[in-house]
Amino acid sequence: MEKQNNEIDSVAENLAHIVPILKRIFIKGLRTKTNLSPQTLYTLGALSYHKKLTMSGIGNHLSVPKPHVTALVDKLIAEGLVERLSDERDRRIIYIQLTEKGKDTFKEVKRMMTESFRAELSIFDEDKIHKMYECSRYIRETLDEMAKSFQTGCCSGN
Amino acid sequence: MEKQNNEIDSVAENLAHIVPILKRIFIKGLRTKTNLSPQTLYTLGALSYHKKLTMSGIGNHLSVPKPHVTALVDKLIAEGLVERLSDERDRRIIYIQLTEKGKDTFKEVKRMMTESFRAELSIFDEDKIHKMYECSRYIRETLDEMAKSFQTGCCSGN
DNA sequence: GATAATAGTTATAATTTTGTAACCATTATT
DNA sequence: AATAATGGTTACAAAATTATAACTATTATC
Repeated sequence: MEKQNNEIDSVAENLAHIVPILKRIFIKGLRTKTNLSPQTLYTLGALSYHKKLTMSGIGNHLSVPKPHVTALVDKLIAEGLVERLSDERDRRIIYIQLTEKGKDTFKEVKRMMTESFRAELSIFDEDKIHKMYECSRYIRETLDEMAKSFQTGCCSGN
Repeated sequence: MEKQNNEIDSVAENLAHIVPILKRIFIKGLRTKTNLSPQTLYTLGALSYHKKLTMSGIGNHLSVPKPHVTALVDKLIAEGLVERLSDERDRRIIYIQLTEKGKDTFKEVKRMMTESFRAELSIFDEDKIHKMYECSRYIRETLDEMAKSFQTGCCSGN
């Protein structure tokens, strides 16, 4: 039990450690190449993964205050990248989903993101890359599983 | 070779996908509990790991424009968390390192960061936690290795 | 020794993100 | 039907981050 807690702490420390590195790799490289802010890019990513999200859902996924979600989505709609869908059953709810243009744009964003990363990672041998693939997938799946469970409780009015 | 490229792309996608989740887990929870901004916390983290960094070094690690590094460090010095050291050999260079108070503070920050994460992750069984530990460590080490190699080239004047 | 390059700072502005309060429309509760 | 709760928006302010240009001090180069 003690050992288990130590391992959890190490996981937390390792993951916290890589956040600024990942931000540098993926976000910074994009800033000059697109007129979308990091959060709008995350929004596209969340929509690409979940297909359809409510406004609150987006806020929860990205930990963004609800009023700001409106602004983000407004921006994306102005660019023609997402669209609103109303729920027949509950007319308060608004679903957001990617348009075709949005899907294409996100695909392109992903390509640009991957491009530089590929050069960096390809200095490693095949085994290492494969292990990185497995590890990153495992962490992604586990975090997604975790994320489903917890309500942020963040930012009042969210 | 094709397979390898596909795997690299997946790694990039997986890692990009977890960034907002990690930000939510580690950063958002801290905001109310400390008067330090995310970037100053990252700075403490980088200093805790590297022991000693130049101003430019900090900027490179966090992809922060050099002028802003000055502001971040000024803030940390005002809080008594870091100190400047001049290099005898080259008097242009200023090293930054944690003070004792800085070490203690960062330890406490890490504790707070871990606390909530522990509750989330502990719903999983021992094997899964152990695997998360191994995967996170592997990714951390690989990214650190990668990070050493690449110069950001980001932000003019950095 | 003059010139260029490097490390860091000052000053300033724009953009992005975060935080709050008040509000409308719709649905749920009583 | 009145009241409360939910989902979303509007309006506004504050904080954090990013971006530039111009500058000082020091070291490297020619």
